[in-house]
Amino acid sequence: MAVSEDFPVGLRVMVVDDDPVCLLILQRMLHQCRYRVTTCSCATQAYTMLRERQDTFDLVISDVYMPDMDGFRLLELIGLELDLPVIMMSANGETSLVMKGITHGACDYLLKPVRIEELRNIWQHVVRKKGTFDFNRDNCSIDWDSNKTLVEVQSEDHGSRKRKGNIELSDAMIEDANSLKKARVVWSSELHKKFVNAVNQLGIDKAVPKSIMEIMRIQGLTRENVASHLQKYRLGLKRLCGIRVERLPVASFQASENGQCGGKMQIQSGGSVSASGSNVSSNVGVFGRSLNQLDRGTLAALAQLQATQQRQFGVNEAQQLGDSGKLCLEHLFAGGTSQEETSSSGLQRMSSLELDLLMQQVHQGMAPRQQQVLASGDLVDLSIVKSEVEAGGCENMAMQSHQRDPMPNSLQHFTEQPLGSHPVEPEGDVSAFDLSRLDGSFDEAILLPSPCRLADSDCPEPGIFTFPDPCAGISSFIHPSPHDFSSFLDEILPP
DNA sequence: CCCTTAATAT
DNA sequence: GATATTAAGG
Repeated sequence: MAVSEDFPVGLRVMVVDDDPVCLLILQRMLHQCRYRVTTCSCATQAYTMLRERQDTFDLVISDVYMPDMDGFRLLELIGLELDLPVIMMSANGETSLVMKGITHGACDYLLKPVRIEELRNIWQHVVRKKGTFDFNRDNCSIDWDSNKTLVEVQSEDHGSRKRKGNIELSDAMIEDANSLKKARVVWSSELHKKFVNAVNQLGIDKAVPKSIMEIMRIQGLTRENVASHLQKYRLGLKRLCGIRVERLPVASFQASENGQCGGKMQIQSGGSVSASGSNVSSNVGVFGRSLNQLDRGTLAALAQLQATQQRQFGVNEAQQLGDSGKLCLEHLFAGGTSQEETSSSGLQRMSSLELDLLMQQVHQGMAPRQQQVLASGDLVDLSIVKSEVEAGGCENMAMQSHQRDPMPNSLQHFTEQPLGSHPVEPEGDVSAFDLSRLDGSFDEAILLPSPCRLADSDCPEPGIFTFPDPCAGISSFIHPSPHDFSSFLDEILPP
């Protein structure tokens, strides 16, 4: 372990890491390499110090993740103002991160746990940068002691332990500590696939971390790992189906002002849906993915909806209007007010796209065109909806949906194909949207986000999207459960 | 105990 | 930004 005699001694290294244990380990290893070490657990202080005492450091080793300042930021600042070689260091070895380090000007990227071998040669970075290195000057250790309030400084081990024994001991400790560093799990699509398989095998209701872990049989994968991933997975599923965590309405039905029965909708390329039929006025349904694809009418309606939603209903004012053909609007307003009976799995079954504005017209027979908003959780008898509709309340119904964040990043790798890669071509009638069918007779229509559709072979009728049941018995436009929906996308989107 | 969720740390 | 860890509640 001894350093060869001609080894450059006295390189002045600043180590920055918020983790005191890492700091200690690094310090010891660097000492063994005969470097002079200054440690600092706080990036901003390190920066201050580096700047105030230019020419007293030769090299900086900085962690990437730090609470007060991103390691990359520090790297950037040093590159800007000082001319020091900087080595980045992180437990995360993802290529993108390493690349980021390099592109930001790091001269090296050490993967934690750092081995002492990797530290022996870091002096070369200094030589490379400066062209030369004067190992003999000795202006560095001055008044480090006075700085102790600022940084934790140890240029030598204190204490009375015998040096030799101590070094051996610390070597052992270092090895120990290093091996204890658990590598973080990288959820590759491969691994994720196994995860999903396990989940499917169990059924989403039964899929809990422990069982999933047991099925996956990946060595070293802990229950916590799975739990964490499951948490993310569920969150993604929810969002995929439009459940919002924030209180933003995501979709609405809207009745036309003067429409009459028989409106049809066509799905057009690019995911827009246009209404046609007799005397359709304004409503164009859009399966859009961004707000600006909504037409004016719905924007206005959404605004009104938002305005009225809070003051009109409290949490427990949901009403039940009938016995059959229930449509539970439990997620009418995603977020706070819905008293969602979340199953133990935490996954809610999606009901319809929000029928809020449609309901405004028909609910309780109140002045049909007056704004009336149902509370989240309301149960609405579809036959009432239908009769109201037929009575002239809101013949032409257009549907609009926007999703600001339809595909969370975390989901991208398994619903990999961008939905847009399957353009929806102009189709015939989308009878799923035909009000005449609001009679409980179909229970398979689902609404796909944006320009996404089934293969023709999967469409018994043009434009009708079907889904192998998870929602039988619900007569309405339905979403499958988020989980089913996800699997569904997996099926219909080519690999 | 184990599970979920949210918050926070790395 | 992704994953881990922690805290709290069921």
